[in-house]
Amino acid sequence: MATKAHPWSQGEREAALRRCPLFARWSDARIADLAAMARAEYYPRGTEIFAHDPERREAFVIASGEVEVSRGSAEGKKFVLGINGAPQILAIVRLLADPPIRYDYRAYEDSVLLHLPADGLAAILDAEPILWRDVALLMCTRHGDSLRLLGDHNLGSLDQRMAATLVDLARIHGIAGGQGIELGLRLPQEQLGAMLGVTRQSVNKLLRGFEAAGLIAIDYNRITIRDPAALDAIAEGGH
Amino acid sequence: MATKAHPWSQGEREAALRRCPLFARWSDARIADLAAMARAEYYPRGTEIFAHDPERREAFVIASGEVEVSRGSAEGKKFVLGINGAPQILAIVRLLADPPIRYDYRAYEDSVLLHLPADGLAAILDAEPILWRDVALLMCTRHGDSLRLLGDHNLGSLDQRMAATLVDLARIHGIAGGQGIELGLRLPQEQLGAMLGVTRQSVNKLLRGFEAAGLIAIDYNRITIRDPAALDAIAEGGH
DNA sequence: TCCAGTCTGTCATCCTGCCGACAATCTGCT
DNA sequence: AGCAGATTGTCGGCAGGATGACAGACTGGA
Repeated sequence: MATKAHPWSQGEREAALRRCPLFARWSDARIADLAAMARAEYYPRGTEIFAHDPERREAFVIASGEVEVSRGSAEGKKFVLGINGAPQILAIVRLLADPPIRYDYRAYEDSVLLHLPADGLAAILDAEPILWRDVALLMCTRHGDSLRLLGDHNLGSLDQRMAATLVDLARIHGIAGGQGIELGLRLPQEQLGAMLGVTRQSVNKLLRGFEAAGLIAIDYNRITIRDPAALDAIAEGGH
Repeated sequence: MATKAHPWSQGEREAALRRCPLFARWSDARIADLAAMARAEYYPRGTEIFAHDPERREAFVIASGEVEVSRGSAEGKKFVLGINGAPQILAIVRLLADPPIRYDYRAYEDSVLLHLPADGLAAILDAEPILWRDVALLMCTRHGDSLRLLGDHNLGSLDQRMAATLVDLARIHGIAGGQGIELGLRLPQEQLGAMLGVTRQSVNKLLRGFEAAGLIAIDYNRITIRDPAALDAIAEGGH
């Protein structure tokens, strides 16, 4: 029982929801309705948020922290779809997709989430249907991302995929610093491997190569992007 | 200039649109509006419908035929996302996703398509916003499909992916027959390879194995599924 | 019926990334 | 400071799939 309710007032919940782009055009009244039914919960690093469980009819907004979306296999392998931070909303597709999806959600860092019950969310959307438009747009963008990823994995070499993944991570989690773009995440090579679909050994060798070429700097767990343009070039073009 | 306008009346265009599930709950008036702005076009087998071209602001409904969605790489490799038949609507994500997607559409068999201009479609949806809800649902289902595929490609062995792909194809293109489920498609091993991300040689060996095990029957281009349950078992569980 | 184009079957070789293993290093906590 | 746990560095052997090549079989249209 590691997870526990987080004591947030209605106002704090409203503020957290306000930050989420999906609700950017919602009226204050709608936000208040949603905040009233939202449940804030704290998850320490490593805790499972929810696994493939069609009964759990909830989406959630990340108020703070980082959430890993992944899928496991019977053989014990794991594929990591991505690591998402505030103020993303996740698990919508779980609610709406016809054959329910089989991904698991886990707190990658200590996180506070706002759980949104599916029926309540749907009621608000149905009451002001133009808001469905933004849901459709969000899903299209997410879908586009996964299609790009799918293509990259089938067409590109490991070099290219790794470069692309680093660029992606920099875009989402990057913090500009004097030495380059610092990834604001601990990122074990095993984790990177799970995102690329390869073992940590392969990641290690490749990462060393990138470091030797001056593209990145490695400090134990942490990576700093030194030459984003060169990484982009690798991700796109040749080897 | 292989493609040419297809001479269809307003009524014929309406009938074709009616078959598409996305429009199932549209009023006759809305369908008529959409049909009025739709352009029917004929594409012989092999013709490109459109490549990655952000200027082309159109979605399309497949009235008849088969359309291949694929992405090419600089090195000349090709990844085939899927082969879709009537009455699917395609290329919506092209219109709505923020960084436009890079997939190409090609007529896999002789096809008649109804092209729908993006702005006209958006105007109808905005006029009756609850219709956006169905767009959101469709995108979620498609997104769920691509997430499943992405996981399968990263976690499963080639055996499993091939079995899963055959089952998928059977679900979409299958015709029940005395001998099993016949795939109503010519399906060169090269094509199957492009869907799995492997070479035709690898497909050949594996396909022979499946045939020897009595799971499928091969007749040149055509495949018949003899034992769907066993294929499912391979796709899910172990080898 | 014939032919050009497409598709299949099969090989030997190469190469990339996997697997198992083990030592060294780093971190957070006590 | 010291320890347990997590992470990295690195190796040799192995396997699955890529590559290039070539002959044979099938198909649809002239």
